[in-house]
Amino acid sequence: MSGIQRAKSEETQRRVLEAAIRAVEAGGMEAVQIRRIAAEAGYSVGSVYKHYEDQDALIAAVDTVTLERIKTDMSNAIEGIEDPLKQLKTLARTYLEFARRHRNLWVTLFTHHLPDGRPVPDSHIQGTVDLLTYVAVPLKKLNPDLTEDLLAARTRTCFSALHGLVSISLEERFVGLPGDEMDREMMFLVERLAAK
Amino acid sequence: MSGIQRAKSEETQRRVLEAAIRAVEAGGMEAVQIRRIAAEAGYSVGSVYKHYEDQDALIAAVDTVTLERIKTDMSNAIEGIEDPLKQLKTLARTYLEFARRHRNLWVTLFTHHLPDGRPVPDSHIQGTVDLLTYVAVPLKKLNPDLTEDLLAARTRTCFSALHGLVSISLEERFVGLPGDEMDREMMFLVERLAAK
DNA sequence: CATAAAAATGAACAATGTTCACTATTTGAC
DNA sequence: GTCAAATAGTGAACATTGTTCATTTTTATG
Repeated sequence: MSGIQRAKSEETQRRVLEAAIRAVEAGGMEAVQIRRIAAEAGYSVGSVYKHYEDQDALIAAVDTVTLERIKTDMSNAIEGIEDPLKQLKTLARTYLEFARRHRNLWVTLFTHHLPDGRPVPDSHIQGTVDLLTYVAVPLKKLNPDLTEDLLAARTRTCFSALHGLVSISLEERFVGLPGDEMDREMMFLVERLAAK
Repeated sequence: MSGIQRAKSEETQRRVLEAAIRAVEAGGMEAVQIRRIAAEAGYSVGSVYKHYEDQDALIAAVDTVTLERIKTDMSNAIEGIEDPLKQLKTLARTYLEFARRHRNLWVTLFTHHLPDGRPVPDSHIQGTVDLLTYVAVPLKKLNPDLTEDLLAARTRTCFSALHGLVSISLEERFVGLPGDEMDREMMFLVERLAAK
């Protein structure tokens, strides 16, 4: 079937999204300005709207990619590690590392909110479920007798706590901790929460 | 000295800030639109700029009030409680309660970021220090032999973990937990982190 | 009362998201 | 191969919003 049109459409969508990602990386979500993005991608303003309903939808697409990248990093990080506690610690370090290296992407992921009444994209729901699963697996090994519901809750708690540590460590309002103390506290958290 | 001028100036500043707070409560920080605020407060656009450098400064002023309110709630909550563990649990519940009751204020506090290069207001630094102190005091009682530095780090960790639980519980992307499970997990977190 | 200082106003400007009538290109049927 | 329909792409025009500033109104002071 239709070859050229489909290819063109996909390339446009891809290049617009890539431009948006670069914009967020460079200047946060405020830098995702339609004219800028269009010019950067090599198209006109209207073409952006052909592929993304509006600015929020475009940023949401960036967030989807961000979630994928976090998942990739986590997956790679625990590859070859057997000990479940080491897995959890590695996941924690990887999560912090990502937030530090890609601060603007990470902040945008958690501070961009769709207008009221707009549904959260499926890709985001799925992305967070996958994230939690990375934590659930080693946690299950450490606590084999947790019920399914309790494991789900505990998984969320562990991830949330880690997320909070990372969040606050990036907040300028809170006086920063030295890097090595940060690692020590993260490991403290994981050990306390993962223990039987 | 100048009576009427000073009084007028202060009242204007107060009414503008109150209008901004109401706007955030009703519609989040996107609702802080200068024309709206000015009209709501009963002044012209220019008068808003007489008292607040720009939109970001006005929102930052709202955040200062939010921090004060959180501190007030926390202070009231632990009044009369002796047991340090109970104090920590009460603080946790109070923090979650505030975030739920004043969701838009709370979200704005943690998602509004000043443009690069703008210094964080002193009131915010002080506010977060005070918040942490509420946690530090009972934590010190439970772990009397922690060094000052370690206590500071652990305090941050406890607060951050709690903050993460609250954050994620408000994120639509993450499937929600029933209210009672939420409380159980929060208590679990506090017990694990506060224990010797 | 007269002059200076401060408070308040709102028109004007700039930046930005969004729409839509229009052009160019591609597709598919004959 | 031609042509009509469908799709991709364009950019001017509009609406909204943050911000500035010359001007007016009110207050303080000698």
